[in-house]
Amino acid sequence: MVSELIMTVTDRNTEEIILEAACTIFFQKGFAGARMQEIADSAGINKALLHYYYRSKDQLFEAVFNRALISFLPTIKIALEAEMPLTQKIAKFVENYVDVLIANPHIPAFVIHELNTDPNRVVLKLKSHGVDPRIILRQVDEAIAAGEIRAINGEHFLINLLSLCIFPFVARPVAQGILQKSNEEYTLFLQQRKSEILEFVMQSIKAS
Amino acid sequence: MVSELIMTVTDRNTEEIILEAACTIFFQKGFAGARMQEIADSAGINKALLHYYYRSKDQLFEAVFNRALISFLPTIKIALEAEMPLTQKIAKFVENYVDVLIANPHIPAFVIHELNTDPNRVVLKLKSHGVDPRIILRQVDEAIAAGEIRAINGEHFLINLLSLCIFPFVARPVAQGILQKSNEEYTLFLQQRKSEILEFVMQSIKAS
DNA sequence: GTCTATATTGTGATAGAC
DNA sequence: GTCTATCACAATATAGAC
Repeated sequence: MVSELIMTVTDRNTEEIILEAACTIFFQKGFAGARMQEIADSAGINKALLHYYYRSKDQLFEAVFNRALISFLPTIKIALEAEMPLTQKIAKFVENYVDVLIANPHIPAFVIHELNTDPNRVVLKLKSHGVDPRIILRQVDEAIAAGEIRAINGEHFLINLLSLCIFPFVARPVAQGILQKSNEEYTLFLQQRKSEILEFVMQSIKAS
Repeated sequence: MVSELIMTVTDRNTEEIILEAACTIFFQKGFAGARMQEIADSAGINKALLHYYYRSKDQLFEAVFNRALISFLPTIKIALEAEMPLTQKIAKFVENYVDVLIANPHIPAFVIHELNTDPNRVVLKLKSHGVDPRIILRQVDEAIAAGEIRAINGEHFLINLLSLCIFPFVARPVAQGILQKSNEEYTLFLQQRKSEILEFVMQSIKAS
């Protein structure tokens, strides 16, 4: 029984090591560009073990994709559903979300690319995780009615907010090239965006 | 000589048909996900002909990537370098750029993904096409100095502008899912963005 | 559980007839 | 220029020893 326990622990570790290596490779190269050999090398183990634990490339990818979503959805969910005034909620969302993006800079481009190439691969797991955008849309309308902010279109505003937060990460090579920044300079630039986005957004919605 | 002329014309047509089919497939699936067989099928010809005209998958991809850049850079260049006041230039840029995006909705995600996976593949052809972002950055600073707009960070402003224009195309599946829109509804939504972005941006920079 | 060796299929590329 | 047939290799997946 002791040996069973030890083996189980060992299993978990290897399984986790593989998954992390798979994340690194899949996030960077996507499903089609990733190679099982490369993942095995990155995990410091053998190709056959990948199949032992995850059966096929498809199933390994599925696990990676799930982890990618799980890294982000809770943050979004918490920020969107919190009980606070709209402007405060926006501030909290931008701050938390950009922090998560800095911690996981490759995930957005990965998810977006996989959804673009094969929209059927993951049949919108957003809903299954219970993120409901209507909450924030309703709150925007309420804030307009209460005169807290000027009249805007809630849907466009929501997409604007997401665009400002996510795009600089998704299009990092392009943006970095345009601004002619080094890696360090661009990382700093991303840090600054939390306050810059907030100022930009607040200015654009404040009641006149 | 007549036959030579005719053959030349025929060549050009086949070459062009292949390139267009290759664009369709590469834009959607990326370099790693695209299959030469699929491109041949899409072009209604044979796999061998692809190699006859473009030698290798790499070279065919190169041609596709070039076409993708050429579709966009002139519009950006013209808009950025035009001789007009900043606010007017911004308006023109948003309008023209979103129109080009609507006409070529898959290109941004394609370019971004390829630059993300292999930053070396195309060694920043932006510069080779002569797009210089410093023009607009300088103009922003001048407008601030002249009191036309409130004090903002030019670099963040430029990235904000690009984010608002491009992101809804790059992340279409995600955004469409969040807003729960049909294809027709989302296409309409993209059309509306021209005025929405402008209003949003102008409000955020206008002198107080 | 982990490895080596191998089977099997997929895919880019070429040869050669027409 | 265009096709069919085929090569050569890459990549996923499995078999079987330890």
